[in-house]
Amino acid sequence: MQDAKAMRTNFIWDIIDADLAAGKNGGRIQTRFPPEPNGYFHIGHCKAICINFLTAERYDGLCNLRFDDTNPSKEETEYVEAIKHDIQWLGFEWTGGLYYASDYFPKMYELALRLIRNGDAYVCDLTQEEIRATRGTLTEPGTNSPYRDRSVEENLDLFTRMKAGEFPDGSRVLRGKIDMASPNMNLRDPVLYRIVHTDHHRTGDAWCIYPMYDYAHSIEDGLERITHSLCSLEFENHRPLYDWVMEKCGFTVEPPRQIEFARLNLTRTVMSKRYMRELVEGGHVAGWDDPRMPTIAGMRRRGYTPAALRDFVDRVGMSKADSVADIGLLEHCVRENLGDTAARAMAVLRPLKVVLTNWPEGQVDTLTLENHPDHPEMGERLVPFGRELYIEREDFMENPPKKFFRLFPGGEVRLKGAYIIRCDEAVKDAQGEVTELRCTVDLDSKSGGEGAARKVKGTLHWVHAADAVPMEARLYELLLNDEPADVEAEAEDEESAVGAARNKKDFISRLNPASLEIVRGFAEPTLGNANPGDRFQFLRVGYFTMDPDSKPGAPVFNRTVSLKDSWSKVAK
RNA sequence: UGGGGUGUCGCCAAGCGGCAAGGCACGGGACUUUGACUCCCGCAUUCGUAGGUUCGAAUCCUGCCACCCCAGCCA
Repeated sequence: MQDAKAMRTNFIWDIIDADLAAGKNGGRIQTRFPPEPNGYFHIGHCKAICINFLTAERYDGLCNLRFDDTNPSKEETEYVEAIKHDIQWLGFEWTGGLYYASDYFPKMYELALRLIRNGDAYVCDLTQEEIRATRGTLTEPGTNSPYRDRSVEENLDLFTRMKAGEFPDGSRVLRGKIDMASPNMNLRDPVLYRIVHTDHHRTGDAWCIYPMYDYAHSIEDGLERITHSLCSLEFENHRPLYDWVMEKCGFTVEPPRQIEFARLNLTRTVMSKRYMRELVEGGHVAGWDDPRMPTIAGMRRRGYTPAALRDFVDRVGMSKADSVADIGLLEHCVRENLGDTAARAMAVLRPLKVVLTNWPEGQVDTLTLENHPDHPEMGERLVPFGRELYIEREDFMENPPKKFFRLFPGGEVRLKGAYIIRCDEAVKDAQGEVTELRCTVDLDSKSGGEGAARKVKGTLHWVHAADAVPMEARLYELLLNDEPADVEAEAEDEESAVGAARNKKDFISRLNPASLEIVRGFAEPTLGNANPGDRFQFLRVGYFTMDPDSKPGAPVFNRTVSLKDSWSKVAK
């Protein structure tokens, strides 16, 4: 796939190069990808996965996979498994090892005791509301907690009893003793530990106090000897606290360097958990792996490839500027990758019968077609050809506009890999609907034959009717119609009922009612032997992958992405 | 209004004092037994803005403007 060492550099790698040049860490590089197992991954996670794993590869270093499971009320084993699967599917290995923050709980507890003994942390009895009220505001300093100056002995006693389960949830917390007047809110005596009497998916009821992110993350990085801790922009304000914990916990010899980068955003794609959950639970999609979902699972089922996703992340680039990548770039990457790797095949989505009046009744020829025009090594396949065929309904027009290269009364087209045919008559039903085309074949024009040199403007895909495989094709389009007219709505407080309702209404009104169209067509016989997950380019139609919903003899194909279509622009 | 960040073509993004890379999108053309692919050509006298320093600035300095993040016992 990608060669991390050959990739163009970015600001993060420039920093690492400088660190290396300065002789830091003895030339050792170690990163970590630290997800909280609280949901399914989406395309946005790909960026963080790529930068961490590729950085390790680039510098012959290691990358750890670490589940940051410090909040038992949100995490589940199901997500741990899904995340591991997604990372491996993308082609990465946690060369540095697999870790869980929860495995460090004993160590974190010991370090908390150390902070208390050193006078760097204290047990605070203020309620959540009181802590909030005394934290100050963006422009006013906070005020010290009345419990701030408790003795080490009292703190030790109280913290020990917190761990022992003597106090109810929310009654006390352990706080770092830093500076209630700091302009950085994170430094106003941040909570380090809270009491939560909830079973943890890995440690069960062994603990009832759990460390907070800022405290835990530093220790995790410190213990694993991470050299560069890469995270997203919103943690910039946390860096001073990250460094503070690192120092107070004794990770003072070349502590990890935290570097922040901008998250990946995509046009016409919303990736918040609340939004995705609403789509699933509201029945707007079939599930977390619905091919329209921005989840890795959805994209996988849609037929997107790991190579395409990684190429996309690479092309989007790495910077600190808030940005929104164009969904068109993702589709381009998918087309480019599939164009090179997917076997070609023919399938007709909306069939129109064609009868070749001068082709002998009952005669079936076997034609040989290439599986890929640029890769002869992908071989050839045999395709039957006979008197009755199906072509795409939209490839025929009774009264065509100029520049229409397809079939029309009196017009000629080549059938891909077969013969040139002329349309003699369009048979209609009582409603005037065209039901069948009667055509004549130019028997001298067979592909590969002597008369094949004759040129006609258009070439159509087709399927021999007698042994066509009936199939269901699911045609997907973007879930959202356009960008939000009111950007403010996106910034609405997710926690407030009003904000949530407004957002819900907002994105539901943006849902594209045509995001899924199911059509029943016919595929060439070869496709009857396909397996779920196989990817093809249906000539002139698009890239498709066989869905797991397929049954023997009744394949279902998901359209991964359409082919670029410059004709539709001309036609308009 | 405090602090931390970011502003280079429609969308991303290089650039780090010497005279604006590249990709996507878009427009034009060639080729084509996929109106696909491929291939040519075009696409910022200008770098949020106003000044300043300099022979010379997107790159240095100053002011201003815009946007993002921070007042969870979430991560």
